[in-house]
Amino acid sequence: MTMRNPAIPETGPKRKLLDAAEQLFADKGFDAVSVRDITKLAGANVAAVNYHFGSREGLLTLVMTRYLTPVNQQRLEMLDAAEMRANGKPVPVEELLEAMCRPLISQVTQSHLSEKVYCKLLGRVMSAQDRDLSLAMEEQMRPCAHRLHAALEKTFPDVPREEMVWRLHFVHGAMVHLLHNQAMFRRLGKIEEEPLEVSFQRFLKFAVAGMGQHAPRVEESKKSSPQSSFNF
Amino acid sequence: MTMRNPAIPETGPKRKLLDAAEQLFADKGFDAVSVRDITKLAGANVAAVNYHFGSREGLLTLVMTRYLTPVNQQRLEMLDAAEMRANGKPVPVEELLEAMCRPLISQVTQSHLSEKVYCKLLGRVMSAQDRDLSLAMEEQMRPCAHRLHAALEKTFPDVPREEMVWRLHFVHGAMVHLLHNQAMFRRLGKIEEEPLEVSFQRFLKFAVAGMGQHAPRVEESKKSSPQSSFNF
DNA sequence: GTCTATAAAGTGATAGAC
DNA sequence: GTCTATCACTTTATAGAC
Repeated sequence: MTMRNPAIPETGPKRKLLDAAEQLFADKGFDAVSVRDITKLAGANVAAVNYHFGSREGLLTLVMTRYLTPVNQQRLEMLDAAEMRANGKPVPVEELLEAMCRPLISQVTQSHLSEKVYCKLLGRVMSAQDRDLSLAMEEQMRPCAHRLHAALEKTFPDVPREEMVWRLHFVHGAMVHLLHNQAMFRRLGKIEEEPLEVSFQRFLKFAVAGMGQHAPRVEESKKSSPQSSFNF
Repeated sequence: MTMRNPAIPETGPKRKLLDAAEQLFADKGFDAVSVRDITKLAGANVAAVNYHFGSREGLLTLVMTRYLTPVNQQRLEMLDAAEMRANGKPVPVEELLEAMCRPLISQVTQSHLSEKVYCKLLGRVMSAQDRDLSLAMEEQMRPCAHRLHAALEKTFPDVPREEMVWRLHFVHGAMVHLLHNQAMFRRLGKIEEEPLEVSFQRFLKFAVAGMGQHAPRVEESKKSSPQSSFNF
């Protein structure tokens, strides 16, 4: 499924450095971690990062693209599959949103990072903005974005394009937030931990509702808990 | 409305330093800006920050609380007003969401920052997480969060509490995203600039739909553009 | 490949002149 | 209040020993 990256060995000191870097970047942010922090945690000497990755920037690039590249790849695959299934008809929003967001979490099992570290790291990658690297990131995301925008136009032919793009933007923000602000959120809301997949399902429902701003479909409204009981 | 902060003069070198700091923090992030960057942009000497703010950390604290304190204050005021209007009955979601999110943008006119800088700065403040400062921030937000959660329980008595807290979390993420990821978003979606208030209204509709996951209310569904035309 | 040693520049903070 | 000069420390990167 996800291609092995030949630049990343399964074991050895280079891998230890990468793991240490990912953990620290996830925890403190890309700007707040020095090469020495990384080599110290990895139990290597200060020169190791430059030897294995060329420079701090090289390591940073690798960390940022390591997960993001497969994410965008899987997004395109899922879009392909969804459009195939739709067979010329509009693709349901659920499937579009799933294609956009599922890839962000689906790698967590294959990665060696703990779920928490993985989520925080990917959240940081997704919201990193004003470094040069994020321009490259943006280029990588562009095909996905265009595909999604086009598909949305078919699914919501009566809603102006820019409105749907805005809604997708909000969905993206909610997803990023799901990825990396869980700790504070859980403290403020006194919320128990739950499997990521459960939270993700909550997110998808939220996103579908926000995108469509429509009544729940029939099967949904028959379900046990009526989602809303207020009226104006 | 917003109280003048006596620690922040309307003019003078201290003010110039603060303005420079805010601009740089907004642009590059809190960790990527040095004291020397700030003093250079402000046209002051390197010692100025320590003289006026005690330390880099002191300046950072001031920048982070300068806008956030009034935000939380206004949130509580708006919640008070909404509950007063509701007069014991559940407060409509729209009003709860407005009370939560409007304060984040309402200061932009009073501030001397450009709208763009203001939004980026506040977005950074809201998503700063793993510094000690954010723990203080969290304490400041706690009363607002609890009031909101309680109000939501009344408005959505049939939805489990944790579900509503999650949805609120997603709304928060979308709002933060609206604040500080506009540039990339606009490039990816080829979206024209529009007044912040217009985007905010889009956001509110999105958030209401996501929170309630219900059919639009009668006045809404009569409007010109049927929000959705897909069916399964 | 891995290390030590060190270069060259940048960091926050402060003492003391004006 | 504002400045220069400087301290003590950390930063990334590299040369060269092993």
